[in-house]
Amino acid sequence: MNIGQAAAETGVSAKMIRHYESIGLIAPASRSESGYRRYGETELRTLAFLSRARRLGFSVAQMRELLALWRDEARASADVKRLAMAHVAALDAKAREIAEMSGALRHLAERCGGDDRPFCPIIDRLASG
Amino acid sequence: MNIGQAAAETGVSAKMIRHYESIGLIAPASRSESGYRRYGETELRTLAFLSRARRLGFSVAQMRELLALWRDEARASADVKRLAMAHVAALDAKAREIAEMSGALRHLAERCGGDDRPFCPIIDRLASG
DNA sequence: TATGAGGGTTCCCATCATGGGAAGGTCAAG
DNA sequence: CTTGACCTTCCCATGATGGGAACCCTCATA
Repeated sequence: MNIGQAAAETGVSAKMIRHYESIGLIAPASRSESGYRRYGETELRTLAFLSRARRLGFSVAQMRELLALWRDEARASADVKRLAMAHVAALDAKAREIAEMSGALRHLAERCGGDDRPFCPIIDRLASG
Repeated sequence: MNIGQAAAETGVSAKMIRHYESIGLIAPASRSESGYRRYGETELRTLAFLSRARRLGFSVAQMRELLALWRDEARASADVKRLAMAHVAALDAKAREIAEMSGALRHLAERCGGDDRPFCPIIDRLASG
């Protein structure tokens, strides 16, 4: 199977597959006589794994760890759980930070008339607060 | 006042001040005879404005709009409010997305023993779900 | 068989906000 | 006059992703 079909079946773009290969996240694909990358069942499974991990917000560095744990049949589930929970904590912190920004801004906007007059606490606060 | 002190007083790094100047977000600073950038009250106020907007998560493009509204004494507060609320909506969407990722991952992790055995639903789910 | 569409390949550039660092000029204090 | 802290410009890097050029390969169809 060529890279285009592998991309279609796994949800990882051809661009990203080449990228993942170039940074060593996945092993270099074997090549056809004409130089095309070839993908089989094993590679597809790896790409699908990465696609799902990415959708859960894992970074490339974390996906590298996950891949190692995935391939290690003797891994302790504790290792996986630790990695996952660390990621959960980071995601929660990010979400909280964004929610705080949103809340502060909404608070200001609620005090803004939203009419034709120029006074607005948002600008006011940014200008001198 | 030189760029270093302006940076210290406004919370915008010297690097970023130069950057904001280079992309036209702020006007080029006047220069001393030896070529040093000079900052006065007006410039400091603008930088502090930007520093606060940035802390609220506004993008450079949005800060450009905010700056225009700030400088326009005849602005309608409706314009400011619209911009702010659009940003609030974007922030909320982002926070929700991250919370969803976190929730899905936490759900998986809760079903993982976290012990020495290899089975873990996190890996399982990533591998075949 | 020629040709065109639609793959594939590598390589470079862009995003966004930010920082690191080098090479060299300037200033103030000892 | 030296030293150290500051300034200048310029280039490079991040992380994940995409755009696009220039070129090669393959297959179906006129």
